[in-house]
Amino acid sequence: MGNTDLPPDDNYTWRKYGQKEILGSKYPRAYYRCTHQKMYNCPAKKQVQRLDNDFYTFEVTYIGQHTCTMSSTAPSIPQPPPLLHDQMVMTQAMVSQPALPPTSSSTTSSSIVPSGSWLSMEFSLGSGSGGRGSGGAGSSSGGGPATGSRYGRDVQYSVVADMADVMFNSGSSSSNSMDFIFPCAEDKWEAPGSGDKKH
DNA sequence: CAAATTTGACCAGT
DNA sequence: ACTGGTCAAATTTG
Repeated sequence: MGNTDLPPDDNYTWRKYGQKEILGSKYPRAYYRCTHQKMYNCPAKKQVQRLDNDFYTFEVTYIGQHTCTMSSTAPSIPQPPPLLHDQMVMTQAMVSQPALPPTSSSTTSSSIVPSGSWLSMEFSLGSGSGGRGSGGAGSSSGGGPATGSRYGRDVQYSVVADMADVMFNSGSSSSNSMDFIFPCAEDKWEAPGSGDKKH
């Protein structure tokens, strides 16, 4: 079938630990967790759900951070357990092109690129404001939002810095790991001066 | 053989 | 009561 493979797994491997159908979505949602890191208490979790509107658009929701990024090896990391309400949730929408027909099999290969483009990503904090609707994928392309009943939330740009602060606030770590996770996100987060929004 | 994946059931929260 | 989420067991693949 299509390709259920995302470009680089972010840098970490994920082990699927469940799948459930979501009301309102035509496709089930897959729950992923760290493969080897769960053993270390890595709270990093990932959710993958394909939008019912765009079969090629994958909504990846990242919850928690990777604690295995550091030295790991030992779960003796100073990471308090209290983390059940104010977690960060970033959702990335990836769209792959439907191109990938049966045409031959290998050999063809012509695309080194991972047939996939990250359209937009939205991050939301537990106590912030939902973020959906950036001039990116939120508005579907060509099609109409149709069922867009969910997601319809406020469109407010929280403080990115805040997020980073919260993210690494309770720990030590530096504060650049985010770059590692979202290398090409800096630009997309804040619009270059222009209010998108609806007229 | 080990690891990863699958499906179902159970649990918790709303 | 329903939905959503997680865990557990069984199975499959490498």
